[in-house]
Amino acid sequence: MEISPSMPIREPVEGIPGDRALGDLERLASVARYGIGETVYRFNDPSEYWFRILSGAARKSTLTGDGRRHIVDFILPGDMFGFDAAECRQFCVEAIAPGTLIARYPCRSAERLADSDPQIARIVREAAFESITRLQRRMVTLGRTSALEKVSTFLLEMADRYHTAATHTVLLPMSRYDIADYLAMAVETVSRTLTELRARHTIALGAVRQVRICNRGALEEVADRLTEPGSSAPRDLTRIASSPMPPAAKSPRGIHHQRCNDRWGR
Amino acid sequence: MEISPSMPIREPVEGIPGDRALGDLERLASVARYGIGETVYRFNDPSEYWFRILSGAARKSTLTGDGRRHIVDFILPGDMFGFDAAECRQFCVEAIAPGTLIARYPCRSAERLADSDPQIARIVREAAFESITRLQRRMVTLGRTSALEKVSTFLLEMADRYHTAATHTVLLPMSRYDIADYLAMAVETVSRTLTELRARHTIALGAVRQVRICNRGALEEVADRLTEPGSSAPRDLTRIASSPMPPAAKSPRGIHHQRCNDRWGR
DNA sequence: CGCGCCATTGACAGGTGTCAAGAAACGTGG
DNA sequence: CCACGTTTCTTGACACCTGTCAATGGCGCG
Repeated sequence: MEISPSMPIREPVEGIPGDRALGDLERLASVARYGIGETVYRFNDPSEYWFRILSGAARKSTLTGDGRRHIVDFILPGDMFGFDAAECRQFCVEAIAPGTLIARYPCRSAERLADSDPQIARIVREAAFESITRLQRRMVTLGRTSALEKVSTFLLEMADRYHTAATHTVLLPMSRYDIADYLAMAVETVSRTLTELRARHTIALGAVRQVRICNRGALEEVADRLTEPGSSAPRDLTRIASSPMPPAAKSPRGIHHQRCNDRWGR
Repeated sequence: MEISPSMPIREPVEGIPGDRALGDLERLASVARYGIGETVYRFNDPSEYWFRILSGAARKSTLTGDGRRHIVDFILPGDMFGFDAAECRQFCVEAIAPGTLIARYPCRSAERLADSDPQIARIVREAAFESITRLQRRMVTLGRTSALEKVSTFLLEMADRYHTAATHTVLLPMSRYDIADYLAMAVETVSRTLTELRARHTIALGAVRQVRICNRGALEEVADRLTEPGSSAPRDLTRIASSPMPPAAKSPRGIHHQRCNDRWGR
């Protein structure tokens, strides 16, 4: 029994909302609604389902031995999740927004369907690739050393994932604690950093979780780009990489050490 | 031409070494040998190939705007990589061991093959799932705050990935700088931490990159587990999670704040 | 209303990045 | 084989950032 015991609704599936057409895969789905904090699956549960979130939000997290929590991923509408190579769940997933809608696909049936329908197989494959892309980009975020970088990158990520170009305002579904555990820093530092960004007039805070991006340029400046791939100037990395460590303006010396292509063409 | 211009060898593919049977996929492959530092693909290259590393090692990295480097993944024998959802490469991959052998599969042909052969599709899908699993586990590593935790987790990861249970000695293919950029910390700290671990007799250093794990228990203690899923005691997370923040011995208060299932069953 | 949870702010110490210097390892060429 | 330059690795000193502890206010909810 891996689904929350209190899971109330089980809608007959016809016309699942969402931006991606899953074709026959939808007929395997059952949809459930989750309240805040309700568990979608637990650590060590058997990996028997794939999931897709239709509305709301969820967090995928783990607890370390000393009782600290780390959030591996925020799951937003349209995302597929639960692609685990292992037999058992390595993480647990809980809803963080009220009335979060999640579709569930039995692995085995879905696999069988994928075996018979290349179209399905392709959809699943691409969903998995998207997960990889998201995780890798997130990796870079976590790799940032300063709190300002992390939080700025996080805000940009949320803005992008919510396609909030129009109004420039994001309504964060997660608490400061969640953000802290997501960025691997203390809550207090998250709070302080947001205050700092507000003081700089880079962002404005309406309700506590309502962030308006006043100066996206400044935010990207701090976040150091790489958050969004398709931006204007892809930045010529080869130049930076191949030159023997250029001054690079006010480079904080930082984490980069070896030039990218040493011993090139040896 | 995204492959290194100096790529010397192109073996006729028959009987690619490696631990996984790729079936007909192998007929699409071309294998090349790379020297240290040679580029497999670059940032912004079109994503036209999938890859599989047969021997040696490689790093997948990115450069931030201020010239720092972050290594997203170390790629070891058996790993498939290059699964990008985007049209262009978000990262660059370079060999870090001499004579690294890498097989290359054209995406389009491979996709076509996967469409016609469910077996192939399944193999690719599972390889992608494995990437996800590895990335997620790595996420947790990066989420660690202390240098000791990070380095310990890293050493355990390398030991596991090299299946080095027998001799307890790992020969790291990467430099300290690579490790630093992988763990998002300064080289000096990596060095200091290794020295510290040696002082504790947790590890021993033969050659500089030759690490012998003297006290795996201590290493796991510091790394806080979660690095390897299938260890003896999976640690009952539910207990920790559902109780209202137990004292948890000498809990450093840390990153964990909210109990896992608040408002459970609402 | 009062109890949790969430969010913010302050004070402080410890850890880690930074700068600097030197030792060790490696490859190359004499 | 040795000399030499380059790269890698280590160690030290110091300042700053961020985690920790503590206290307060706001907010939702029973």
